Amino acid sequence: MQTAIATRSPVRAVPYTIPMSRDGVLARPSVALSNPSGVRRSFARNEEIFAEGDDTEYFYKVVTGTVRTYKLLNDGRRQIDAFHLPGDVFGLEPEEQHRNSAEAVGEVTVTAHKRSAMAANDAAFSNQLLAAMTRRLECAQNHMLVLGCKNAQEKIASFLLGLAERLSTADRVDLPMMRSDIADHLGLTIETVSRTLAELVREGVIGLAAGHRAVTLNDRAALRQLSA
Amino acid sequence: MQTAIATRSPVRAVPYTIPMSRDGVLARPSVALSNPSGVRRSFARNEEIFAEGDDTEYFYKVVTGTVRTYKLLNDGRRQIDAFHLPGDVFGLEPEEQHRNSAEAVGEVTVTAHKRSAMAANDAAFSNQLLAAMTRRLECAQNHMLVLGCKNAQEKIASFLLGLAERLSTADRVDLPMMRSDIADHLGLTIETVSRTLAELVREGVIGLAAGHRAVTLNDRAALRQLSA
DNA sequence: CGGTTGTTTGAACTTGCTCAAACAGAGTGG
DNA sequence: CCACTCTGTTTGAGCAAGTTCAAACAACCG
Repeated sequence: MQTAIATRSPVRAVPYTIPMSRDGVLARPSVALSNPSGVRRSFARNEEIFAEGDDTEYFYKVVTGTVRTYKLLNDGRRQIDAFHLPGDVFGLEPEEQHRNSAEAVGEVTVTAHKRSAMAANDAAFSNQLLAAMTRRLECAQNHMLVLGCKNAQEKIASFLLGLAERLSTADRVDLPMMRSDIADHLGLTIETVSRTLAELVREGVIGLAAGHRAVTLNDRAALRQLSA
Repeated sequence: MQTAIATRSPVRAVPYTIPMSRDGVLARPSVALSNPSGVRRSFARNEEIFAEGDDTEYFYKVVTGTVRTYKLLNDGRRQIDAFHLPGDVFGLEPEEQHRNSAEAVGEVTVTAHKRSAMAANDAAFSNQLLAAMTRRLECAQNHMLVLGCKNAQEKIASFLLGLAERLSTADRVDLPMMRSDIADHLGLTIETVSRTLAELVREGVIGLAAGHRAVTLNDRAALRQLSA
């Protein structure tokens, strides 16, 4: 049904352990990190940042590049649950182990933040945690709607619109990921992704350029129509 | 692609508003409610408990029956993101408005808990909130894997196993929901659900009884195998 | 008993998948 | 600089899984 990339460890049940709030200090709005600096780290294209089951000792904020988080089935089928763009926080979970794996899509730099270092000024942290969880859950719920209800064209259209919105780069989207990433995110095959993009080009709704890694949104209204 | 049930309000962007932790009181383990009683309410089959966009004034805990939470596309296609069984908390979100709708699958009784009443003893509440979010996110991530990667048989097999595990009723599962609910949960049609169940019966892995609303798991190992 | 609702079953069809091959760009080494 | 390889993308043809449409069936209920 999907690209088999690699066979990895099976999914385990993860016990709950939730860090408790202790103090009354209010956190800043939502996405800002309480320690905004963190340790800067770089990852090469396709390099693993963490794997499912790894300790949640660190969480990360994307500085440049794109990160994919995903789960695997035993036979290697992969579901990419999200792409994380600059500014996005990922890997911040209340449990002791990561439930996803994370990899650099291209060259990536992130800031790594030690979770235990946060345990002190706790209320601020637990609010960050809650904000991160909320954001992830919102994405997940929207994406279930895409995966469960939409056809190939609708999936691609929503994907492009979503990406364009997050990158907010006028009407040109430089896709940081390859076709197989898009396919594994949308529950399609690379061929269908390719064909559907070609179809949208034929209809004049989008254009492809730069070795097919850049999309121009010629007609957002039409795309929004198609994304329904 | 899926059963069109009704056309409802489109999805809005929801601003963040996150209740803050204030106190150092530790909450009980995870799922227990700080106010365990709440107000008991009953809902008739298919009755709406809350709709997408409603204020998150109340959240709920299932006492008896089953609740479905779902999102709709403009044309009525529906994605049921979860079924909530006795003991499960649903509708507990940090935002001001619900992002899902909730309906009673059959006769349902719940306890309703006013969110604002919780704001006082806050740390306990925010931990509950976090636990609820964590639980929901875990489900959502697992379900994305199902929706994005698995075929009909694998979907049905995982669904039955998951339900059996949560109900922990020996090897018999009484399905509280109808085929169209299962279909809209798994991204299939009612016909495919029906055919796939029939196929599993033919293979001897499960049995159907009680007007096709009860499933006996004759061979869990085989089912687990098929759930890939 | 007849009507309604939910489920099953069949047959035809369609979407997206599989398999295969061609193509294009980026490196690499002679 | 060209030939060669490697990786990623496109394209085509055939196929299969799942959908659609339609009809029959079963249980329930007034």
